Amino acid sequence: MTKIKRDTSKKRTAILDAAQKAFMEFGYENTSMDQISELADSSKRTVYNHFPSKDELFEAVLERFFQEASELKNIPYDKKQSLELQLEKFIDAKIIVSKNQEWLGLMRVAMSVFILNPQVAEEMMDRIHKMDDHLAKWFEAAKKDKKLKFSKSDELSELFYAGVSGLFFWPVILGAKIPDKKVKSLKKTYIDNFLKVYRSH
Amino acid sequence: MTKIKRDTSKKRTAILDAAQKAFMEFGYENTSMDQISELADSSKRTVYNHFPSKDELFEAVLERFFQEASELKNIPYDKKQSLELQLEKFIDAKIIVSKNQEWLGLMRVAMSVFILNPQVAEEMMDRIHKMDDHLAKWFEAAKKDKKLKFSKSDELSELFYAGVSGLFFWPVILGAKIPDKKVKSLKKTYIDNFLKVYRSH
DNA sequence: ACAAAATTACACTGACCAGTTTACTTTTAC
DNA sequence: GTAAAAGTAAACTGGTCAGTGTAATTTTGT
Repeated sequence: MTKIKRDTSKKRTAILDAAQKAFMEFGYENTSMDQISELADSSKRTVYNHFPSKDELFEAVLERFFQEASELKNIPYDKKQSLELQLEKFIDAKIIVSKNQEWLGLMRVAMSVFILNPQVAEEMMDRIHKMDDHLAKWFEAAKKDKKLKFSKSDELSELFYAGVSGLFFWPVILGAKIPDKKVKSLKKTYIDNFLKVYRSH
Repeated sequence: MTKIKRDTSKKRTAILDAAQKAFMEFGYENTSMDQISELADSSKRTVYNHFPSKDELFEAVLERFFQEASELKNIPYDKKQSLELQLEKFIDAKIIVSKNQEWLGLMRVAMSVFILNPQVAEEMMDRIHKMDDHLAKWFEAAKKDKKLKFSKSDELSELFYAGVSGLFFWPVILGAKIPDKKVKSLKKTYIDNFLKVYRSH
């Protein structure tokens, strides 16, 4: 009498993909479950069999998205590489959204929802801030290597990322198109300034 | 046969106030014109006589909001005051939202809408970026006064504000509560670092 | 005082949408 | 091969809401 379970991951994935695409294009409020089911080549009932509500479907989409998004972020400290180059990698990881229209679209929707629902934001933000941990660890390693001097590494990574977000993430989320040339020059200035303050001599 | 115009500014203001309050509390999508008219002690028809659509009412609310918000921002260069103190004033002007629940609420709604409607954002952002102009002018004055050295003032103000936004504006918009103590210490660190790079010796 | 202007009450249109119900068909693990 | 699991189609419920039409009432500038 035990329930025989069959593999339903295909439809589930199709629904998640469709939902992601729809939310990305129309935002949360302006996407209907009918649209999603049609996009997923499934019936609305099946969507509801997989996800009990629009809300939970949305969260599942974000879950998967941030899961993927947080995989690229760990840049280990490398004695042999210049600090400049390694810091640039952190910045590049953070601004990768601006290169990927799909990520950008979903990140926009996520942010617009988070802003209005701080409690939803908090859960997801923990995920994002793990990036800061990686950077903090990188700073500690650079300190041990006597390349940087500072007192608190978590404060430092907050400071570093705040500038990066303000320069590259939020403007892009708000629709700015920053030419590659400008990105490059801003990155350089930013990293140079940072090292002017924290590099040990 | 000329139309006699009567003063309708009172109702108009009541409607704008009510709309602002409602949008602030519930967001754009979750506020109905019926709610607004009730809050404004008026009929829905009157709301529509003043504003042709929910959309335009929302824009009118933002218009007024950013008008008020941009009045406090011009901090003229003062030879007699320390650079630190003056830069702190720019930061304070930018983070004033975190002190005012009303501003914070509306700023949140505004940002969540802007993120999903880049074209709306663009119009409003021009307004906000006038702040950057003030700062750029302040930098120019400090340069003339031989207190700072740098090449491009607009790039510099962008850099300066990016950090400030990333540190104080966006986290608060996303629901972070930064203790006064931390604000103070981050401000100091940020300004000190900045001056370490750009102060002339 | 009075006429035009502004406002009101309220019913109404037309559209959208989250989630459910039911009766049915297709798929698949054994 | 088959029985249960998964999926489908389509109508339906109950609700919301932007925006309109209208006839009546209130306000106000002169």
